[in-house]
Amino acid sequence: MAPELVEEMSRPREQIRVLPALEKADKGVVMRFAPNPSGPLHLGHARAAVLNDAYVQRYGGRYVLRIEDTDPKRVDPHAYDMVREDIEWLGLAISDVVYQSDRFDLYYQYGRELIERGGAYVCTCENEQFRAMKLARKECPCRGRNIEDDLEMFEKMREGEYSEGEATLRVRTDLEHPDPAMRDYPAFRILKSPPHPRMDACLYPLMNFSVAVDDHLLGITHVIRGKDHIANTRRQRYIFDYFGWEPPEYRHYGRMGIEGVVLSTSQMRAGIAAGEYQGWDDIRLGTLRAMARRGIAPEAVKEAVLDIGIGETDISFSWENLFARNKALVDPIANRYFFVPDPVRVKVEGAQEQVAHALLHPAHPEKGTRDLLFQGEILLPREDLEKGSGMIRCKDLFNIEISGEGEELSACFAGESLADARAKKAPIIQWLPAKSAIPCTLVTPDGNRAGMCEHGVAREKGSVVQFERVGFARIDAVNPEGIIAYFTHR
RNA sequence: GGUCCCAUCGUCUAGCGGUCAGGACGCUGGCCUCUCACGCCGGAAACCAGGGUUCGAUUCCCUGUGGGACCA
Repeated sequence: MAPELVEEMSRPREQIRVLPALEKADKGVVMRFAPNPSGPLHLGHARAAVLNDAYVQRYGGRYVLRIEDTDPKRVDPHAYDMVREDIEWLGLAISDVVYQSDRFDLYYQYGRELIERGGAYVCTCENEQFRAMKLARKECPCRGRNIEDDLEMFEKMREGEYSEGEATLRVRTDLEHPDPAMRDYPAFRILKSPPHPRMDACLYPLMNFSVAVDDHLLGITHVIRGKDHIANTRRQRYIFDYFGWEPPEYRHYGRMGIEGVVLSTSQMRAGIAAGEYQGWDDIRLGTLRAMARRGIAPEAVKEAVLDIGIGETDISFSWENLFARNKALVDPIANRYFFVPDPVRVKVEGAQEQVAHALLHPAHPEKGTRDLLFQGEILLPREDLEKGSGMIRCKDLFNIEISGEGEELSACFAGESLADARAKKAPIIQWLPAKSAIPCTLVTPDGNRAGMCEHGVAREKGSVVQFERVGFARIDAVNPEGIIAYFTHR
């Protein structure tokens, strides 16, 4: 048989997509993940983080985490820790960590050099005034100043002699550029407040400047980022050109949304402040910590992101895709338990006291059983009882015959035979011993479901279990009042 | 308003001039099963529109439409 045919046949059904090759990557790569510490990481960050990580793994090299905290307005002091935790959760193979707030002296130094090379000038025009000239493709008066004066003014900017907005260092680009957004964009600005949590400064580099300088200094060879940065890539090119540096290879993937979720950090923050969300890990949010709390495995996020890839198409990502990946990971290992939502207490007449031995996992008998003691009274889901009278198979126990309705409902023993239940097409449903069941709240994005569960669930704190016929859930807390479980997915 | 990207089943994705347009999720029919889970076997489901180029366009070009991004 032809070898490629053998390979074809032995290839697993569900393979992870192979990402397109990168240019000039044969000798290894240096890539980066560069988040703002403005909040915890969300799925949008995960895409950038995982994609870059995957390429570093593939080609070998270094993976730099660069904390981009050059804008004090967009720094949340708590975010440094959150970002670190989230990266740890994702399991990225970070090799270097750099804080931009440690590198301001470098930025000043290169800012001066850019002026010396004729690539930048200090502009003291009013914002409105400059904008008007820019749109008219006209030079502003500051553009013609000589280099010595610009250097001197830049120094004064650093020393705090200008007030906020009074002076800006602009990159000299091309006033004829068809895109006005490219014309003489700012590289440094004065900011007197808010204070930066990690340092003391009043002259701040803007993102395009610090990013270009750092990409070069850190030896970044390839950048995979969203296409919302295409304009920035073009702006940064001017800086590379002025310094005679070779820019990295860029790839810009499309915009990503997730159905029903806000991915904007500022909007999430506002929602939390307004009490709309419980916190950054509110399960209705698209943050990684929210996913972790619901019981989504980091590998599922990784796989989902790799499946999306680096396509330039704008997409609206569906939770279903992520859930499916997670289910494949979690189903083989999650222990099974009974959770009875909206329980109804039923006395079963005519049955012997006995113990039901239910497998913790149907595919792994060696994991053992949960032993449920039947003593006459059980709890059953209201929803299943409302379907009317008839035979019900209590899973792993025996059959019962339901008669009557509502408060008059009664049940009597109807044999042990599973075959009998099958023949009568009796539904097989979960149940609980009334005595040993404990309260359990299932938290879902649509609200809480009150119910009861097996006492054994108490030993599963922190792990994901499957509530049979209900779905997967992560056991979040085990309190004296009961168990809090977060619904993962069906 | 200016500039720039993008367009394949409901969703994600493969495709790089000639394919029965492939796969995954979801949906659905059946089998298996002491869960409505898992597994197995089937099914429905897509090339945004109109012009070119070409013997031949999902694929190349133009226009429109529809999404999106950046600057303001």
